[in-house]
Amino acid sequence: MERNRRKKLNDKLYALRSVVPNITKMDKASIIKDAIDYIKQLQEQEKVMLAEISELDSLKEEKVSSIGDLDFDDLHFMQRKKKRTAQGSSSSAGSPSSPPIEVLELRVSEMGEKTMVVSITCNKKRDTMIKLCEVFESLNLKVLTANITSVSGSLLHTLFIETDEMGSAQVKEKIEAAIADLDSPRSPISSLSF
Amino acid sequence: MERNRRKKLNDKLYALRSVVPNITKMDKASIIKDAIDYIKQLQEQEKVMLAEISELDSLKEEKVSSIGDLDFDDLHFMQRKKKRTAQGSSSSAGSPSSPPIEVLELRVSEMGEKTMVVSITCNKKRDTMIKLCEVFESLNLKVLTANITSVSGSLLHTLFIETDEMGSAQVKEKIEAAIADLDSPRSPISSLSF
DNA sequence: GCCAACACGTGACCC
DNA sequence: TGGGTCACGTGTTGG
Repeated sequence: MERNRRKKLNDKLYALRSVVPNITKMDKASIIKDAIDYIKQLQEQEKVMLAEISELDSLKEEKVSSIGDLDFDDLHFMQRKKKRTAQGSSSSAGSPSSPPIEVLELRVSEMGEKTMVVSITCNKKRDTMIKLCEVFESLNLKVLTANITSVSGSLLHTLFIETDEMGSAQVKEKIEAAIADLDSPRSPISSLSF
Repeated sequence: MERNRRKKLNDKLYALRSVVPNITKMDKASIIKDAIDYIKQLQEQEKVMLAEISELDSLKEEKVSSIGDLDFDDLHFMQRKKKRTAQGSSSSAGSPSSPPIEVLELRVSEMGEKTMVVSITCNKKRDTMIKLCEVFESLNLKVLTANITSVSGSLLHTLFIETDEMGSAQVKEKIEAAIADLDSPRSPISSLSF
């Protein structure tokens, strides 16, 4: 009986050896050692591949969203790929790697004939400042003066702009649209229009 | 002596058990069995992941070759495809179609323990504001408050930043470098980024 | 008392 | 001859 048990155990061991490549020695102990090393190797490889996959996957996401509607994200891809120029702020709008901006409050009020005051409060995440600047620049409103204050996670923007023949409501709409566009860049065109 | 051999073998076996999750029984034979199953599982997973990676990779390749490798036709194709390309002042930093920013004056002075005042004056061209914002954000200095005033072609930036363990000279250098980097995009890809 | 799993000592075999 | 490995039979423990 003991003979049978040993046989089974040996069979298992041979089976183990059969699934492990790079067998150095038929040595019983070496078989197990090789198996251990192999497992560790596989586990590390798994980690690496997993990381790579998720990376490529996120890249793919960008693509997919752009492919149907065309390639805006290719820009990011290119920029990111070239990179090696320091981690620079991932540049412009819509980049999925930078968090969406969260607008807490948006007020637009007329001040005089052609000037109005825009007041935006939002949570300060990475690149928020850039995005807001892009928004203003993309709308190419004439910015007379702007004030940015970041306090404890919030970013307060106050700017005096000059517009011709536009109501405050209209401006507000535009700004809202531009910001929304930034977060979900469904339309590559407007996103490209900076 | 034989005792020692057996001990070593057992140690190997326990080591094997330690690298294998999902151990059902401490049973010697079961350890090997579980190890075998685990290895097979890992191997299959490896195949799957490898396939997935190569798939994603090929997708990436497409993009890279079509863009990173200077494929003008593709660029044109893209532009034409999306037609109505919008007059857009092109995207963010380093874009050749937006004029370089011209810094007229740059002053950095320490205000207190960790805060300093950065004062930048430059000609206001298109996208200047964005670029400046990117510069600050890329240096990720903590911006306490910032004031932007544009008057007759000039753009006055004054910001209070918080730094730790950096002299004003150092900060100034950094800012200058970042701006220079912005103007002379060393990477050819950025030239292609519309 | 049976079965299973284990550790142990021993003889056989091979560089 | 000795260091290394192996298979075998046996004693012991625990379910």
